[in-house]
Amino acid sequence: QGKAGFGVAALSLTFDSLILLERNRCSVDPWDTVDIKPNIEVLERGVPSFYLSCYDMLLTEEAACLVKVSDGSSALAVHMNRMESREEPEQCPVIDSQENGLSPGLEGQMEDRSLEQVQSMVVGEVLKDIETACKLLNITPDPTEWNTGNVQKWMLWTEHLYRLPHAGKAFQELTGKDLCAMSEEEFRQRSPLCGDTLHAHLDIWKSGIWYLFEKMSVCFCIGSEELWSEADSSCSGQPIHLWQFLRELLLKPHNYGRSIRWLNKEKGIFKIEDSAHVAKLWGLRKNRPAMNYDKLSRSIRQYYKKGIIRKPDVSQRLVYQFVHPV
DNA sequence: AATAAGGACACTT
DNA sequence: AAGTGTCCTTATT
Repeated sequence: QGKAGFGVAALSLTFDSLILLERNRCSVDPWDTVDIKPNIEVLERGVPSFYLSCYDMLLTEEAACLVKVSDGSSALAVHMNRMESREEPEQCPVIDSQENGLSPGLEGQMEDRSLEQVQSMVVGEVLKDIETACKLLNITPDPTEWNTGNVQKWMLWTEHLYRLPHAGKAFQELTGKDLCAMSEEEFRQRSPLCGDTLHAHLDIWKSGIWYLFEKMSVCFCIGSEELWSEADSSCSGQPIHLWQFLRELLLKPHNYGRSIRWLNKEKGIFKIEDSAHVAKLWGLRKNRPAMNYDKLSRSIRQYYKKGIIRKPDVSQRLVYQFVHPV
């Protein structure tokens, strides 16, 4: 019940936002004619082949655990729920999805499957636009990593695409992180004319990216160099280091908070809550199917003498500390 | 039983 | 040679 609730809230909100945006786009609203029934053809046309190959990957046995994890509540759903709580009162989506994962009824499963497919379709469209924009603007898809220049590029592109009055100046000094932290109200304060529209666009962008991060966390970096020229640290060609990978997971608590989380972000202290899962993810990333926590932790220990990671002053099991927190 | 620390050596880049 | 990945012994929780 709660699970389906999330999905419905997420979808209706997505459609609402998209319809709002499509109106401003002065074109025929394609969502009027969307068939809610699962439509593989549309799905395949809508989702770039790269993502589809990732879906395939996710269906392998190696990644079964990931599919299970993302089953209950997608990043999109969680995000949407955060934006505007609907029938469900404020609650922790992490706990919610865990509970839901335990005993899904048959109807619930069916409902989820089609919801999942429709959601994929919607997200596929969003991701297509994001990919185009990233290629065109030469920016990374993750808005939280945009510098002020990237933000301006995105602003200009969005204004141009949707024929909005020029408002980029009001957001001149902001980084992507700043922008992502801003509420709709704050957007409106800076741009009374189109702040709400810009906010909606950014929200959809973020939702798409978070969904992607969750779904493709394993293979996100595999083909991304070709897709997005200005890649972030984790996708810049160099083989990823364990400490970078751990940082990556820690940066996305909505996806991995159950497996690894900050105990004290300022001091760089983190705890591995699910050692087996983190090891699995690391193994998937490095293509080491036999990876386990014993080996992963051995690698972490190598960092002791290099001054990258250490044990915190009060040593606790599964708790480590970055020597140079960001 | 897990986790922690580190030695030793293999492997990949 | 760097950065693990693998395996192992020993100690601790």
